[in-house]
Formats: sequence, structure tokens, C-alpha cells
Amino acid sequence: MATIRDVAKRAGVSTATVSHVINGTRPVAERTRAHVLQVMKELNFVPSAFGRGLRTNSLKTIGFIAADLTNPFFAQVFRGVEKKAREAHYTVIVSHSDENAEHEEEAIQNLVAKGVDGILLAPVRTDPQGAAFYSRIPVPLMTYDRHLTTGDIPSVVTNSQDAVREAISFFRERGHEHFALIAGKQGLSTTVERLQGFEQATESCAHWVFDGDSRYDGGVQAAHWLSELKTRPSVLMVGNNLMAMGLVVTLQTQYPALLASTVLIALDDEPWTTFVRPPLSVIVQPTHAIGVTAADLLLQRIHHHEVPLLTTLPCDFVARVDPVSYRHQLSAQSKIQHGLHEEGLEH
Amino acid sequence: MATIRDVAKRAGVSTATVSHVINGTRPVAERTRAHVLQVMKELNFVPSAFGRGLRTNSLKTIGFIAADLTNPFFAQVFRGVEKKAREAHYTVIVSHSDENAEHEEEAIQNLVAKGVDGILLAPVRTDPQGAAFYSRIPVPLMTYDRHLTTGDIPSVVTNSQDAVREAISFFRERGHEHFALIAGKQGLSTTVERLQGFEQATESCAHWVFDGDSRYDGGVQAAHWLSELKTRPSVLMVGNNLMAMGLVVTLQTQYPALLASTVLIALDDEPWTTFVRPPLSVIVQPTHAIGVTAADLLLQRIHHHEVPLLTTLPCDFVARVDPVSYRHQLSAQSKIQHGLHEEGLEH
DNA sequence: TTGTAGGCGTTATCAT
DNA sequence: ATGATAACGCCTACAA
Repeated sequence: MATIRDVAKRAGVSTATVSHVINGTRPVAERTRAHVLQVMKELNFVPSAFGRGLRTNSLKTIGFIAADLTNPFFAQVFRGVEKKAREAHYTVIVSHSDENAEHEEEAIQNLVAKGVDGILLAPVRTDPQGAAFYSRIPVPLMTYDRHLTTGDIPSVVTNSQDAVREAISFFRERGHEHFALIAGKQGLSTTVERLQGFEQATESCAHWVFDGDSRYDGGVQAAHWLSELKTRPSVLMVGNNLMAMGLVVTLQTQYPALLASTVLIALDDEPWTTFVRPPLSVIVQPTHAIGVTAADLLLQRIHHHEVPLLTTLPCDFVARVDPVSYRHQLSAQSKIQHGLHEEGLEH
Repeated sequence: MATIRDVAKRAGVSTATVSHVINGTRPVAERTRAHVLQVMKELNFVPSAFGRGLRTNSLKTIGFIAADLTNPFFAQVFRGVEKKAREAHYTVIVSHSDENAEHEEEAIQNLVAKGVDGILLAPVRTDPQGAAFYSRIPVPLMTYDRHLTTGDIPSVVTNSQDAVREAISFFRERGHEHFALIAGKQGLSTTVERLQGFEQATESCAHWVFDGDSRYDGGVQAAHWLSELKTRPSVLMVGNNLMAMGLVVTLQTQYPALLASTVLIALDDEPWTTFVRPPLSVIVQPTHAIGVTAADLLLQRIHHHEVPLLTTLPCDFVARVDPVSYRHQLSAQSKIQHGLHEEGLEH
């Protein structure tokens, strides 16, 4: 591998000039510039990322921590992240947390040790010590999907609370009177907010809540729970996509009558939700936009610009009421909050 | 950020000693060792990846290029890659090619510029110039999913050819006599081999082949093509998962009778294949193992060990014939070939 | 068992 | 408009 010195020598200039040609960081006579470029081609010169990193303390790399890329939600967010990063000539290192605090911590350590310029994560920890832990991380951080309720780490989330409320209302207006929610893992901001949305929309009518765990098994358990209720909900909202799968598989194989007689609402518009009979209604989160936005804001932070503490992106609601489907755009504007605690979490 | 020199000074030893403590690269008196470790904790010292990279010319990072991580096949392969990499204290940079040669080239350039130790890719180019291009890449390379038929770049693939043959045979033995294949993108080794498997199994009976493009649209077109055939296949094999989705969506909405009367066989066991009625039979590729194996072999190469030119992992075939499903393990052993061209591609 | 010092490839400060 | 040169943080002969 040729070095900047080889190029300089062969081109008959100093390393400084070569460097400035590479980075366009000070004027270079057009003639020399062309010549240097020419020599670089000849020698097949590629500037060493290590040398540069050592000098500038940046490899133009960010870390992305997903719970599980096999979950389409994270895969789609990642596509957005990678797109934005690539445009800014950044590169992305990916790790998994599997919703496990130790894995997450290890992943963060590794990323920091690799000298990433910043980290994007869907935080696993919800306790105050968690927030403190995140705050001590010595590189810029952004969370996506979930936000921390204490501390000053900025986040990009969706207004799924509004979406849940409006989805339930949609069916209330059409005569339904019994609703249930399969809630997600305790403590996650998404779980809390979706529960709030549900409570808001169902306050004056019959409703049940099942405490799930945000995993496939939670859905399986919920199906059994559902089958044992004396009075049954006619509309069932599932708080995340994995539980929705577990629920539907179990209903389909063990309680097909229940599946046929209940309106299901799931999160995220995955192909299978249209393949099931009856098809599921879905709340569609702007996954790609979450990734783009989160990456964008992280890069802002890396460049020492201020960013809002909370950025909220709008969801759509797609009601699939055979044989038609309606799509509702829930809010045209995304919302930005600069002070989480001052303004509160309610809208 | 504390440097190795800060630690050395504070601990009253030389930087050499600290370095050796960090890397265990020469004996250090237990007493000093403990003390140095202690000081490292105090100072919150993390060795700079840049300094180290510059010296050792390695950041312990590999590149992974997927066509699209949103496709569960790639997401699952990646999980395997990341697992293996993490165990070896490597880290993974992820890029997308979107089955596009220019994107792929750009991604490769970026990875090389970042100083990755090696690259894993599902190659897009199938022409001889492509093979030449890949050969010029100045870091160790491995392909997965597809292999190149010229050149000396090692690969990890599956025996989907055998799997296709056996899947078709399964239904032949049960009385079916008309078969069709929706083939994948021209030139890919997977397309060629699956076609061969199909031809082998159907040589003495009626069969059709539709040239697809390995994308969702190919499946949509195939559905229309199918509807216009005078004589219709009773068994339809789809050469990749995206086309299978396009096909099923189109059949379900536009030709439901066709969907009901045709046995469909798809690749990869995704949830939706069980949700459709009737459920699809599937050839299950060992996606996670592909990732683990590919990463393992790449690391071998990075450490200058010889690796086989072609490693073939076995698929399973799951026949879903309502109300039962049979799972066939197609071969207990994975196959390894050291010379692709000497031994040929047939088994 | 430990220390000294040179150099990896780049950028950036001073000179010229 | 260009050059000389000192860092950046680490590893590793070579010396002691």
C-alpha cells in the first residue's frame, strides 16, 4: 500500500501538498493538483484510515445497536440510518442487544473501543441507573424508538400513543364496545404510551389489558388468556409485532373461531398481516424515516450542533375491514420538543 | 481520554509494560500487573483503536455487504456473521448493494478505505470481468449465498439444487405431473443451480419455466403468466422469497381459485408462508449457519489459513400438505470442495 | 523483569 | 503557493 510519502516523493512535492490535494483544505495550483492526482492514480493510493483516525480522532463511523435485525422494524430503521450515513460519508457498525442489558452494555463498550463517532440505540434499560449509565458514555448518543424519561439524551420516536387512541376510536365509532390491549414489556416508553392511548380511548367502555413481554411468547400466552375470558373483547390491539405473530399463530391453530370473530390491530405493516384471514388492521410506523432522522440528528450532535431532546414522527393507521381498507394519516406534522420535562409527555 | 502514557506515568512504569499488560504479550510481574490494571481503571483508560490500528494495520473489523437487510434471508445470515465476529472480538460494518453493481462497487471501495480486515459479500456481478474485479480487491474476500464460477474466491452456499430436486420429486411421487418453476435473476449461481435441480426432477414430465428477476415484481408477472397458461402446473416452485411474495399477493387478490388449486413451494421459512391458505411448502436454508460459517472462514483467511473454495450447507424441505407437515433433512453432512473447477459443480 | 526509542501515515502549524 | 516537521497513541525490537 502506497503512503502519502510515496505519492509526495514521486510527484516531487511535499506531503503537505498531497494532503491538501486530498482534502481540498487549502488552495493548490491547478497544475500541481492535477499532477498529484495523476500520481495517486498510478500508485493506486488510498489514504490510510488509521493514520487519519489517529490524527483527527475520527474514523467517520457510527454505531447502530438494534434489539434484533431479524425484526423488520429494526431492519427498516437500519436502512434509513445507513442511507443517511452513506450520504455523509459515514459508515455503520451494527450490534445486537437482544433486549438484554448486559449485551447492550458490552456492545456499547465495543463500539466506544473502536472509536466510533457516535451511537444510535433502542435503549433496553428503563431504570434511573440506566439513564445514568447512558449519560456516562463518552461519545454522542441518540436513542430511537424509545426515549428515556430522565437525563438529557435526545430521541426519535413515533406518536404511537395517538395512533393507538385513534385506532380504537375508529372501531368505537363503528359500534364496538369491548376492547383489549396486549401491552409490551414493562417500563419501555413505547409500552407506557401505547397503554395511555388505549386507556384514553376506552375509558367509558369495557376493556382489558394483558401484560405481555414484547416477545413472541407473550402473544402465545395472550391467546390462551383471551380464550379463557368470560366476556370477550371484539377488538384486540397488540402492542408490538412479535407478540402479534405469536398471538395469530396460536389463534389460528388452536382457536380459529376466536380469530375469525375478533378484530385485530397490530403494529407495523408486515406482509403477513395481509395474508392472514381476516387481515389485520395495522398502525404503520415510519420506520425508514425514524432511521434517517435519528442518523441525521446524531451527525448534528457529532458536529456539535444542538438537537431537540425529543422528535416525534407521525404514524398512519390502516383499517382493514373486508373488503376495503382505509388509510388514515394521523398527523401531517412531526413534533419536536426541546425540553422533555418542562413540556410533559402528553399532547 | 487517557493515553497509554498517562497510565505509565501514573503507575510509575514504562509504556512498554503497560502495553504488555494490555495485550498479555510478555510476562509481567503479578504485582506490577495488578497495579497497572488498577491505574487503568482509575483513569478509565481505553486503548485507542486508531493508534493500535496504525501500528498493527488492523482494526479488527470486517465488512458485510447484503443485497437488502430488510429481506429476512440477509438479516438472518447477518445474525450469524455478527455472532461469530463478536466471539472473535471483531466488529462488523454493514452496507447494502441492492443487487446493483455500482452500489456494490462503491460499498467495497468504502470498506477498503475504512481499512476493514476482510469482506463478506453476496456478489452481484456474474460476468468474467466481475470475477476479475473481485479478485483485485486488496483485502480477503468471501462470498456467501452465491459463488463465482471463475477465479479463486471462496464461498459458502447451500445445496438448494438438491433441495429443489427432492421437493419436486416429493410431489411427483404423490401423483403430480405438471410442474413449473419461477426462476431467479439470470446468471446468479443460485438461479442456475435451482434450475438444474428442477430440470433433473421433471425431465420426463410436463414442465414450464418462467424467467423471473428475483424481485417482488417478478412474482407479480409470474402470477399473470400462470393465469394465461392453457394447461396449468399443479405444483409451482418459486426461486426466491421476494418473488414468492409478489406471486402470492397477486394470486390471492386476483386469482384466488388458482391459489387454492396449486401447490406452492417457496424458499426460506418465513412466517407468512404458514399464514397463507393453503400454507406454502418451503425449502429451508440454514441462514444462520451460512453467516457463522462464512464469518468463520473469512477470519481463517484473514489469519492466513487455507480455506476450501466451496463450502456447501444442507437445506431442509418442509412439505405442508394440510393438515400435516413433513420435514425432510436433505443431507446430514455439509460438503466441502477444495477445487471448484476440477471437481465440477454436479454432485 | 523492565525501560528506551523509533516509526506506523496522516494532518496541521509554522515557515518560506 | 508550497515545504519542513512535530505531533496523534500505540507496539515492539533492542537494551539493560
